[in-house]
Amino acid sequence: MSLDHILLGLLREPATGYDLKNAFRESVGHFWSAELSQIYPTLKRLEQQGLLRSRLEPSPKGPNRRVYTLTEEGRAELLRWIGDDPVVGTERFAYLAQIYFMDATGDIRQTRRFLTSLRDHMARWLADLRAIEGEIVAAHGDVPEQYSDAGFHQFATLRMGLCSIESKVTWCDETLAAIDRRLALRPEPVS
Amino acid sequence: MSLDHILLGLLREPATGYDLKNAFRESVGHFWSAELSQIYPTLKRLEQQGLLRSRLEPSPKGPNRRVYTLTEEGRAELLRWIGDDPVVGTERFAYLAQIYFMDATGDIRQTRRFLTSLRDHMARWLADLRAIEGEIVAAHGDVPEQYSDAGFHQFATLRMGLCSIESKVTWCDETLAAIDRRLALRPEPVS
DNA sequence: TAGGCCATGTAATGTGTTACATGATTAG
DNA sequence: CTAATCATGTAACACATTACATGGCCTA
Repeated sequence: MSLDHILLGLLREPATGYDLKNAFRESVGHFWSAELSQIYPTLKRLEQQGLLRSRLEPSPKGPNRRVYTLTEEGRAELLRWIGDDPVVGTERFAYLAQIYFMDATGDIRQTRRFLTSLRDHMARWLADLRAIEGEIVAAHGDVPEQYSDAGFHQFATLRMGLCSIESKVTWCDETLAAIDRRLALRPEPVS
Repeated sequence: MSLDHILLGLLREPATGYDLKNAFRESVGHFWSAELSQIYPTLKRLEQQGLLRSRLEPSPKGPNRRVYTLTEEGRAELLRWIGDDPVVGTERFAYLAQIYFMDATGDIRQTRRFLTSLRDHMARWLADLRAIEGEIVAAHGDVPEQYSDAGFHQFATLRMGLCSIESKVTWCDETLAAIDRRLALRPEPVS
């Protein structure tokens, strides 16, 4: 039910489904995402449950906008959820499964190429997060404990993303180094 | 389609759905899991697709066992998958969303309690992984580049888990420290 | 004799992605 | 004129969890 609560949380100010989809990018995008085709029905259901209210507004461009607002019940439900214990779901990393079974190829150079590509991917992601971090620090200084409540919490989650991705880049580097030592130890014929 | 390939990968030796469920724990458990109710139909489908073959065997205890074996086609499909680019799915962390919106309470002590609980959870998980690492090192030494192919790849994925969880514990500690500095800066009334 | 493990599965429900369908406005 | 953005939604499918249903064997 996490998407429900994320939508409630993002609705500090009235917004449409379309707006919310965009809001993901600039807020919770690095640890959650959703498609419009999931957002629209979810908003409709949350309204039926009384957690949201909506009104139609004309739009300067495109069709009418359905603007959603948080109700008191919605706000109460959001507060209930953030008062829950941490919701730790199952983490699933398909790329680790690929590596786990990669011994089946008998070709460690393939693992090397794979890890290089993975490292690339993670490093690009890390750079994106660092850029966001830089913007925040430029705007509000580098002492997060002095930020506003919202700013502090937002920055904390960003830092978690940074730490986690950073550790993955480091792991890629370590593992690549181990592969090179392994290749030096028992060279394989070049394919 | 990752579960499909994980099942193919785990079937180095013939096994039943029940066996495979247990095999998860001792192998890929820290980055993937599945319920029996998902495993059984998936195995059936993989057999229909010709990637697996099965035979019924009597069991000393309980009902007959349906033992699955990898076919040549199955092995080929597994190799194809591990030759693909890294499958990097969307990471979803509900607990980060909870933190992100936790400013709504206006009570940073709640964030503190939450993070303490999260740190606990992660530290326990980390200890589990370290225990497994210890067993492997005890059995095969602490120079992974000298392990067998399978051992090397297995150890590498375990290390990724360790790095990633470790970084999360560290982040919890850093954030808790920041909260304490914040509380010293602008004390809140004790609830 | 009670509870856990062995062993199979189905049904219902929840959650998320991809594809389809429509159409106006605006910037290059 | 063409592509992007604004804006809504439905339908089909894929993936995952929870609950239900059954029953024998073994250990405390």
